[in-house]
Amino acid sequence: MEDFLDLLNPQQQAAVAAPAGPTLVLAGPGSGKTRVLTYRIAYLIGAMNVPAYHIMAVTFTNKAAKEMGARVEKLLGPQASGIWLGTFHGLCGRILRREADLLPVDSNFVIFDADDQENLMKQIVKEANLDEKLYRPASVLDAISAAKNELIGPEDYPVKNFRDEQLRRFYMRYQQMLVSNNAMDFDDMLMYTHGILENYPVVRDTYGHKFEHILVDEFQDTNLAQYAILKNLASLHRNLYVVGDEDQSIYRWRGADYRNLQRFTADFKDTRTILLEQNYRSTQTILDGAMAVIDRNANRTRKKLFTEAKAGEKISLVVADDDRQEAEIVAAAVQAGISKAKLNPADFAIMYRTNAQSRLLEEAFRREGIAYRLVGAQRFYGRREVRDLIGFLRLIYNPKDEVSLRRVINLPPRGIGEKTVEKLQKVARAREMSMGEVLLHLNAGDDGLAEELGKEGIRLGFFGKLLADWREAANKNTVSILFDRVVEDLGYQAYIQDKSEEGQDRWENVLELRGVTTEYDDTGLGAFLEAMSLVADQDTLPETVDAPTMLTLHAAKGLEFEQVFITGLDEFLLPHSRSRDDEEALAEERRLLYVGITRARKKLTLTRAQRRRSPYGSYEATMPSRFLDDLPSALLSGSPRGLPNRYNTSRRPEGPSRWNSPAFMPARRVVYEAPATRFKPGMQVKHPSYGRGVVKTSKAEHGDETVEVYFEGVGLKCLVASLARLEQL
DNA sequence: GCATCGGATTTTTTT
DNA sequence: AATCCGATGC
Repeated sequence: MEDFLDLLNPQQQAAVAAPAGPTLVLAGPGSGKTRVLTYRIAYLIGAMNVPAYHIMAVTFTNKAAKEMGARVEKLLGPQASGIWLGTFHGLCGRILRREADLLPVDSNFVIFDADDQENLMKQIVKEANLDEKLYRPASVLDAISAAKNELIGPEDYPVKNFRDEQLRRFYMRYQQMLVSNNAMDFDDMLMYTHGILENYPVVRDTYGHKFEHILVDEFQDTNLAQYAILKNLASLHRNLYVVGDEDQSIYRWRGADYRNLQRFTADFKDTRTILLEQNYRSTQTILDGAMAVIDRNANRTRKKLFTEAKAGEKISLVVADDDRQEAEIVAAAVQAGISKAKLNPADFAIMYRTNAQSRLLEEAFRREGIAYRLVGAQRFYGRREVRDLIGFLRLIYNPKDEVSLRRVINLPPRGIGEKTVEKLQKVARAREMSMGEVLLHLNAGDDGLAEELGKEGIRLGFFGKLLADWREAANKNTVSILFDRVVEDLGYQAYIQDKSEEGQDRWENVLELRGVTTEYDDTGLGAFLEAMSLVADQDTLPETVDAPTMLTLHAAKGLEFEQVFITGLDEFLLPHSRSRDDEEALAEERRLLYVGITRARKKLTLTRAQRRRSPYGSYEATMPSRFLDDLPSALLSGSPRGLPNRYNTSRRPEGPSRWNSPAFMPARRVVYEAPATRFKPGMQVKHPSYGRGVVKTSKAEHGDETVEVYFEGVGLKCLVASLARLEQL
């Protein structure tokens, strides 16, 4: 069982086989951190005979959790099942559903995401008759979130001025509203969990006993609430095993506090600290570049990253005339890498500071005929039609959810406008019920409701009937059957598909969502909704597609690629203008770049543009990022030869760049060649909602593939390969 | 109640 | 440039 230790270096071995007790593993990028964590779990179960269900492992993303689960299972087989493995929010959700008796909401509470929160807060601000400009819902919510992350409740919200007082009131009202909606937000999940552990010693002891060993990944990105939860859970066994790297802390704005590392060693005086410095990922050149950038940050333990790999290629620096050209250069370079250097498309990643930057890149890749994967950015779950349908399902599951009710009650338009909703709300408030409950009672023919609602009552009654029927259907059927029923009853297809060509896309999205529902047929509506709230787009990327990845620097954490492009190395973009006046924020921008650089295995390219379209209007001249100053020129190549290295001299943009000098002008394709298609005529395929079929034609278009398929019992359908989950049989 | 038009308004990262 | 909000007209 212990043979696998042989595969590790001495530090890693020490980390994996560390004795019980508080342990801190400081792991530089690429030092085999995930490996250490998975082996540690395997070691505990396999060598120390700790039952899997006595172990809790917390990761930062669902994707990381999934990966870790898969790896552990590979090492241990069925012995591994029963581990509590997931994100903080996922695990807290699990505890909260179990202990819902202790909460002000019942066990089928729903989780409000940013969009729901904003809708609710808008209502609250409006209700208070205050200027929405002065109290922007998003910023009010930011303040509340910050408080929650520090475990500050509405009663304790510090008031120093009038605005604070107002914020405190909003906070109180917001919490009340959440409870009456039978809902909570992300931060509440942590706060409530902490509250339960803190106030109910019995519960704390139950979980404290259960979790003999607690392992935490990305510890530098935990916030105070999360740390407090961990401390409670580990109070009995004290086997808290945390892995982190202060240099990779990039979520301060979300309440993450890398000082938790210091708190940890202060709270657990006997902590054993293990340092992992050897890097197994990148070339020495890339590591040197990364260290040059990060060493400028104060208040950190300086680490010396080293590798046994060669120096490798230099870091390329590309200066484009404008942002459009920047995108084109990247696309062309990727194309060259694929066709000339014969690299796999999936070996490339293109990173940027803000999601908005992806657009030009996408366009350039399309023009170049390269398929790509885009991480995050409202790709799927942010779509209107997807959100709407989830809104219906949420209302069915939890009729008290008034945010969802307001969203869907008039979809498609059925004559229930603002006035009618207001009336419904008034009646509901008078009876101390939620609007959804009133609708259900109305349908059941309860007391004077129909009279009270008057003529509006008829239309509301229709909707109440729909809702009641759906609820009944939900009790008897699987999620996918319920989904079909709702879509059918609404005439949803006709509603979204009739008009434009966009309608087709939107319908595709509905079918896609329908496909997802089938995955929850065994677990039920509640599990489906919870997953919809907690599983971000990033976690659902199909790994199988062999295509370059576009993603934000934040989303890049924990990943690695052969070749990495980091775009937009302009002042005000990276570092972002919003962090300009704040030392701490600036340091975090630096860490962000550090994270990006250290994702690269073989080759790193940094790009910037001398002119860039501002988020608002026209083009503006840019200045090179200050971080470029810190890269020793010995590590660089490809900066415009014959031009002074402007990064070390002047900050002002000057003259047109020489990006198209042969030195670093990537070979550009002159003739468009249709890329090979994945699906061929005659091929047997399977689709999540259409079932089995045979490919009729397939052609490459705009870097994607359009497939025509005859489906059994369905007929001919035209699908976009990257969107439709077509599988070859 | 609903659709449309025009003017105003956008501040980054995400569990 | 794109979305949101409010006013207008039906």
